Amino acid sequence: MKKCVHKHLHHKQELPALTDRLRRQSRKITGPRAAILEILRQHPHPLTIKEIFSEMPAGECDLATIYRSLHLIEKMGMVKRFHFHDGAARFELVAEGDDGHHHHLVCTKCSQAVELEECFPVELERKIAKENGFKAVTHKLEFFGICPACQR
Amino acid sequence: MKKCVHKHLHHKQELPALTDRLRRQSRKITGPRAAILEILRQHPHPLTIKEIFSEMPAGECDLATIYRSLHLIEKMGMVKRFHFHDGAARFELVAEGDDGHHHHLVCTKCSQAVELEECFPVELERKIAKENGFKAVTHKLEFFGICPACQR
DNA sequence: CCTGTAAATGCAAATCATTTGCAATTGGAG
DNA sequence: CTCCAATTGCAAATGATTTGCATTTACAGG
Repeated sequence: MKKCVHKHLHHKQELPALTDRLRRQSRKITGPRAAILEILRQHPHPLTIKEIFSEMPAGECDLATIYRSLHLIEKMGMVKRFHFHDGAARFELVAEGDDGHHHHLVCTKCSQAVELEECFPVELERKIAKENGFKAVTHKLEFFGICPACQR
Repeated sequence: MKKCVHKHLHHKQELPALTDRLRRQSRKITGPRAAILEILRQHPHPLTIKEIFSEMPAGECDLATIYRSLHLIEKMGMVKRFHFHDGAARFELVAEGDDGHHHHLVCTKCSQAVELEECFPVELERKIAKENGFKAVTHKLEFFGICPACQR
């Protein structure tokens, strides 16, 4: 069983630490970007673009800007993208140095997500890759069910 | 490890067996539906709507009809819907009585998919559900990598 | 075989998530 | 303080999927 280290996520990263990562790549620290990072910091859960947009103080900043910013910081490895049951991508901050690999238990009623420790057995993944001659194999794994609250 | 029974899929179901399932639900056997089922039968792999559309003899039948038909037969449990890396849903026939639960190893270059026997350990899934108070828990699991052909 | 009717279809327009072109703006190195 | 690449807003373009509606059709029952 893979040892997961995603608990890092719960030690909220400081905003300066996040902006530094941008600066190091000679990226500008703009109003929208600072706001996006702050919102992600405040919500240690996967957020949709729409959710980020509506958290935005005064609704400032275009949706397109959020899409572009998330692409950028995703490519930089600062956030990870997840896909749950509905069609919207969700993003979660990733600690520097972490690969952000982990999974969720998602409620199909309210979309609330619990972060999980468990992961697919590595040896088994290696075996699958080998048997089929595939290289650079990873996996996406999400659990779906009804959360306690939605069971009424 | 869960014992998977999806090998059934490879014993192609006969077309009459498929149309009977429709008839039993008082659904009409129309030209487009017969064509769709036949195409799915001929391709024991997850197909996108577009792929089904282009396999369609003479390009007959509207895209909307394919979407509607697949919704219908999905609700009837005749096909299962999968999501790989690109944004398009893919559908695969499911044998009657089977729940179609299985996973794939997908090439991120060419989207070729290999059906897998392996599944996430049931006991572990039960433990995850229990520890978080979730009911009716299932999972989606797909592996991604570079297939032998795409490694050059 | 004929018919009534619910089920299905085609077509076009609507939605939803996301992307992109472009001209105007701006952060921050020097 | 200046300059220029990086960013942004806005609007229009995509791509997948859905839906409204008027028209057609499969097939149960006579």
